[in-house]
Amino acid sequence: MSEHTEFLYPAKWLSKASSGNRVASELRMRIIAGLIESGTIISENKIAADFSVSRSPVREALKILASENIIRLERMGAVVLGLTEKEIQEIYDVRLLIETFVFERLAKMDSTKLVQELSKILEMMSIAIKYKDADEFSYQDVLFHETIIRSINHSYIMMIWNNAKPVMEALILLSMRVRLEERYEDFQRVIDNHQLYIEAIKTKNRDLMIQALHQNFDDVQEKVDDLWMSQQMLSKGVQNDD
Amino acid sequence: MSEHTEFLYPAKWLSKASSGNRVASELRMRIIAGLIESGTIISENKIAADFSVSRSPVREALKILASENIIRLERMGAVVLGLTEKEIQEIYDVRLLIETFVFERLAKMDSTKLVQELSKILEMMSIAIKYKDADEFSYQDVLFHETIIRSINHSYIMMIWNNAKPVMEALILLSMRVRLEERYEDFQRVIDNHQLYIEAIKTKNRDLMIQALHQNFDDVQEKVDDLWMSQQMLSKGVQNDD
DNA sequence: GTAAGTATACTTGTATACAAGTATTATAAA
DNA sequence: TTTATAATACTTGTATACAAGTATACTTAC
Repeated sequence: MSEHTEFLYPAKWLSKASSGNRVASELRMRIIAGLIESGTIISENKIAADFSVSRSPVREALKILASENIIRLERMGAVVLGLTEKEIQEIYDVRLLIETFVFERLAKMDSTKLVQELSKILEMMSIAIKYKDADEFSYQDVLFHETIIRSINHSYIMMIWNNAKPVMEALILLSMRVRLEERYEDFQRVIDNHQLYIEAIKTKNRDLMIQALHQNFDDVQEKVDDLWMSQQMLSKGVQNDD
Repeated sequence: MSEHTEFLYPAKWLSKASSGNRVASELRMRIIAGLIESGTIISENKIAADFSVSRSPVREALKILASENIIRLERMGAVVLGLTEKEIQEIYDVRLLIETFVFERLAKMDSTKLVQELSKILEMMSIAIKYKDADEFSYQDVLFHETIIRSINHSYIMMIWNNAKPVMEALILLSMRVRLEERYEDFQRVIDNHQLYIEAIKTKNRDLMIQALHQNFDDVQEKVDDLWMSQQMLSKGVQNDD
């Protein structure tokens, strides 16, 4: 319909990405942000025209989104599923499942190097806040959790993460952008929570780990609430702030 | 090199599959069976020639296998990774993770319908044994677990299953074929174990669930041992039994 | 107005074509 | 013999072409 001159997904993150991944990333953002409504039927040709690419990368993109349960491929066209509140809850079920498993493994390992790496990322996050860079903050936030998960060197846990990551990234990105505008003070709490993560890993304190996890999930719950705001804002169109 | 006239993956299971899925299924079997050794570099063109299809479905297949961590896509060609014992253990970590989660959910649900469905599948498995049909038995075995997982209606748990399923299916298939020849008596124990699953679900007995899980995993451990036998047999070529 | 049947436009799946880049191999120079 | 350079063959990523099938809309008969 209307021309999409603006892209929701940060162009910086796509420097080396293939055309298919670009389309997938942007399409994912538009679907999760509600710009493309649930139930919409999209076809390879339509998307290809939208993004001025051929069907080949679009096919690739749709396969990716289908594996993330964001769309459902059908005989004729693909149905946009989007994310209901149920699915968002489910994503965090999976995160809880994974991170609990990872923590158990971590407790049996030397985590010195990991702690240092996480500290670095946390400082990056602080700087991102300082310069009000929501995208950079989101990037580091996702990287923080990915770094923890990657550290146990478990290919199948990593596989699960890789499948869930893009959707989580999109959720966090949208949420952080809204927060930066409206609830700037939240960021310090996010930082504190991540510091708790590091402490838990450093001391191998299982109770602290669980505390950090739950605190993060409570926080995440708010992110979700924010998300719906951002969805409303983005999909209904924001003339000005009422 | 030599012509591949025989296919490892059951043709029946591919009735409605696309060319890409056919290639992925067969390639997966050959890699896991060790017919294609770890470290081998495969290219889209080579595979396309092997299977007498164009690069389009092959690309699709390689993407699938890469998402399953069976191959690693690189700039020039893809590296066959195969499955080490570590990865096989990791797959069952994930199964344990998922099935434990599912059981927790199941305990809060009415499982009457599920139990009936599982009983049907179990009878199918018995019949498959009776007629010494390893492929059918494997199919029902995988279906049994999928049915349990599907019953809680959790799209992200299902996503994890969908990603791990093909590799597990291949493992089970190869293992059962060997067992049918060499350790026929094992099948009754598998049946008994699955009966335990059903009982645990029916009675919502958490201890029984855990017992069934572990019994199944112990059993699975043997499957894995068998697999290495089958790998040896298949890849080195079987002249006769020494 | 309604039903049946046909034509048309659109869909995916697969094959092929082309472009840009990379590794290898052969050639030539020292 | 070794090193540098150039030619060649092969790789992926993307665009396009073609085929088979499906839904829609139109036409025609009643």
